[in-house]
Amino acid sequence: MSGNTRDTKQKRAILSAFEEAHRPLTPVQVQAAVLRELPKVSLATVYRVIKTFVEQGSLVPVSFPGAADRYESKECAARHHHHFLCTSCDRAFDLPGCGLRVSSGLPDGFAISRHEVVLYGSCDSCKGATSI
Amino acid sequence: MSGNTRDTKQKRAILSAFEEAHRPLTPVQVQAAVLRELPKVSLATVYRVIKTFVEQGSLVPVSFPGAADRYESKECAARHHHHFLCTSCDRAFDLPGCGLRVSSGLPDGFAISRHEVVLYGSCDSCKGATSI
DNA sequence: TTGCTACTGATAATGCAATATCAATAACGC
DNA sequence: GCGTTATTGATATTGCATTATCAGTAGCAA
Repeated sequence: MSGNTRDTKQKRAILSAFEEAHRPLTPVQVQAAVLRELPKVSLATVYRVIKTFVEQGSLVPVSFPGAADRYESKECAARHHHHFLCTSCDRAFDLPGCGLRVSSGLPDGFAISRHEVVLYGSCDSCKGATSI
Repeated sequence: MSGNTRDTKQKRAILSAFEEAHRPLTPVQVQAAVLRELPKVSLATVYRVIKTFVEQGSLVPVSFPGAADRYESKECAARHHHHFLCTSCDRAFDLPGCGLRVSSGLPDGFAISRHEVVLYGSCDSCKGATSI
């Protein structure tokens, strides 16, 4: 069979970008992070490598309303948590724990299988900055 | 000035589709709902009318992770609430109240301005149906 | 009823994220 | 080191939601 994969510096750099970030990244943000050490990484490569890692389970997709898909490492995704999205710098952050009390008022016949919580606001670095 | 607008059956039908639905609708869902009484409504018209109503404030946009934008009437949007998205029929429902206890564990320097909660599962009509 | 023009329907065009193509490059077993 | 071939970079292409175009239609004021 030809199920071979090779170890490249692009794959290593992309994966370590996620491991260092500890937060969900868009493909464009990954490219920006990797550009420091690999000034020529193509966005196509970033997409390809991310797709491969998602299929392998090393990365997990994370979607936000009205935003491009992001991805985070399986270590981050392993425990149930939610996200904070900074409306100023457009970075997403992991928040520990859940904080959702599910949920009075669910109509009869409705069954919940999962849930997403997104908090919006300004992050540490952006506090005080004008968000418009 | 030429700020005139005209009262058309398309606008009336589209607006009443939202008022009857009491839940967020995609443009395609609106078209499907209106097709009963106006078999020729164009999707372009649906988009145009929705855009106009959003600018007027009669409709409010609602985004879900990884899904096309939806809209709901300002009456629905007036009070803080969240949504349930049926993974079987892809319909969104309004849920009364909030149920979010904000939020132990927010890192220092982070300030919350708003939040979104989305519950996923199967709705009344779809319960028992295979969701795959 | 008539005339003006906002509105509509059909469809082409746009914007964007994501994927496919392909020649050139670089991993890695030998 | 060599050869095979997975991988890459650059770019074209797709897919989808949304918007623009434009000739024909229909509100609505006179």
